[in-house]
Amino acid sequence: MQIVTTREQIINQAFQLMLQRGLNGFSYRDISEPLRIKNAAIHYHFPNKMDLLSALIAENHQLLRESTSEFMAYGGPARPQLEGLFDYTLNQCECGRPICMVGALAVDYKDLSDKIKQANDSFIHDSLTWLTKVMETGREQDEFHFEGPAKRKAMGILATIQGARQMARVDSMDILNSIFAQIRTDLGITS
Amino acid sequence: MQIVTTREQIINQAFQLMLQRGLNGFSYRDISEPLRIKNAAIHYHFPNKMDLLSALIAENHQLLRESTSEFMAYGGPARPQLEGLFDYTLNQCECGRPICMVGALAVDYKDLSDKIKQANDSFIHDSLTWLTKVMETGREQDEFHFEGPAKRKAMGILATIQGARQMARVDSMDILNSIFAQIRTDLGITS
DNA sequence: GCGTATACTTACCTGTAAGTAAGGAAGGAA
DNA sequence: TTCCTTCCTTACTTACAGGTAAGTATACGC
Repeated sequence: MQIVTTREQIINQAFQLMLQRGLNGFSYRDISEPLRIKNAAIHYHFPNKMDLLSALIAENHQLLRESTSEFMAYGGPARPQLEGLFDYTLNQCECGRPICMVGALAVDYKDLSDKIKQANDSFIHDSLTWLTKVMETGREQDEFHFEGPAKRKAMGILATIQGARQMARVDSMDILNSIFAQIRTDLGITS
Repeated sequence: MQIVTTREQIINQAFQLMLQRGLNGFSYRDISEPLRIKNAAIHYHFPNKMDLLSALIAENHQLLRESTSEFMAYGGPARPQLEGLFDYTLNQCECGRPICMVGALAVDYKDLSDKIKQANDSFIHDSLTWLTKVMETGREQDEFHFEGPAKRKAMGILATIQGARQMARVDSMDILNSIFAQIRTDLGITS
């Protein structure tokens, strides 16, 4: 049996809440009550909410790095990488995490500390770098067909997924599959 | 000199705040203070925050209808319609309204009243109907080139713009122009 | 002049948010 | 045993949110 520290439990709970309701959509109480601890216990581990947020962003970034580092290092076919991104997105939404971290932060972006902003920026940058490489590789290997710079195309796709997630929240999950299908079509993927 | 009622001023101020900070990002005080009125005055016109929100959504919807009704009725070239949407988006962002209404509501969607949800849904529906017609017309008239159903393509573009707006907020406005350029490229627009 | 509706203000209530100071239990090192 | 550190609780504070009840000034129909 693996012990789970209070700190880890706090992060897990907060992560879930963050991606369900956004930064201002949950309070310390929403974390402490289900964990049967007191609010002050959270303040012990994370003096203020920004410290907690920092940990959540780091957690999120870590998740990305783990699932993309191999491709970044060794390359390989691009198509499964893109499909992996689609699957990941669908999976997150199905697991009750309809909002992505970037989307959750975007609304309250202006009152975030510089440190947080920087962490968020570097997450976006890493995502973009990765997807740009996927697009480049895919075009070189004749898996994808598109015009224009790979980086710009990658940006477009990231934006599309971002927006699709938002629309899925207010509409239905089906919209995600439709939009992914259109991205494939636009890339000349027929199979 | 045109008189501006308190009610209108409240809506204007709230509309601005809503699209700057999202639903939970502003309080009655943020409205009442600059207008030199009391919070209770807002409650007089809008008994609770949901009533205010209703008015804001209606305002937003009205704006869309005004700028799209002509095309819906009489058709015409599709390209300027799409460019109009791009311009509108850029303009909103430049006017300090980086968040679109749908994006602002998406985060807190779960605790909105049914009436609000319905109003929001019908806004999305109207937008989608309009852009679908633009895409259909554009393809028929050989202005746009794309594969797949027009409605699906329209959904993709709306999602892309939605996401682009979010990313612009955390990154820079330049990203909007890049993403619009990519949408044009994907549609086979060269000029 | 006399009600009455409109458009507010004053004064207040309740709930809840983030955050803090002080203290206590449990364990390891000296 | 004593002391120190770690991890937490108890018991608060401060601030501000949305919301309400009662009173007031102004204008308008009668």
